[in-house]
Amino acid sequence: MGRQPCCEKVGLKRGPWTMEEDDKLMNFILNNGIQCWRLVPKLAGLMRCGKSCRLRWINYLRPDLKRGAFTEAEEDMMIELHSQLGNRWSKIAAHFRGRTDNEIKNHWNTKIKKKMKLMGLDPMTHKPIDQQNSAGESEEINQKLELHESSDSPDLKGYTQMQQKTENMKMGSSIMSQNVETLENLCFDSLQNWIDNPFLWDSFGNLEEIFS
DNA sequence: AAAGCGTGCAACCGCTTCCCA
DNA sequence: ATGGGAAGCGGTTGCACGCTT
Repeated sequence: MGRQPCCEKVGLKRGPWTMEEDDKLMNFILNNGIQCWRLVPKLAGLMRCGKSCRLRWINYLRPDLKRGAFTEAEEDMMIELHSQLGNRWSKIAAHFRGRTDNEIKNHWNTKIKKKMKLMGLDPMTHKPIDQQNSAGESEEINQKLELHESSDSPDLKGYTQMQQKTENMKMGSSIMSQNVETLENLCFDSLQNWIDNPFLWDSFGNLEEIFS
């Protein structure tokens, strides 16, 4: 009954991956593809569990990863999708080719959440925080605005831009949804090769050279 | 210069879902 | 039909790094 255990838990390495490990995993997947994560570490000569290998590949090694800062358009899309899907990060990530669920989750928790709170919006419900609760926060925002009044702070610019977008969201703007759709199409088009055939590695240059 | 603090991100943990024997 | 392992997923943690005091 059942299957073999996923891995021998004893003697497994944990913590940050080394370049050598990355190289081994990358080369193995480049040469063999992914059939069964349980077998990957064993066959690739890694002292990691399959789960860890899967995570490393998905979040860091995949050649189709976009990396780099999120654009404003991506953030807009993220907010819109979160309002529809909630914390279903993998579902949200599916709309961003080249972005991982982990990346989106981290960005949401570290950046977007704060921005939304600053604007008096509940990041979970996307609705305005009620007057009572937000009174203190509004005061805090005003203080911050005063502080930045004479400066050319990018934070403030970002804030005012986001504030404008929030007004759009509050009004349930259908234009926003259309923008999201357009952006999705753009993202999809730019990585169409990967969507059609994720294992067409040739289009990513000499990866072995990079990792050697 | 260094201690303290905040931030961002990679990786882990544990739960759920799916699928196989 | 059922038990259990694999894969997927979201929440959480820990650490490195940069900034401030």
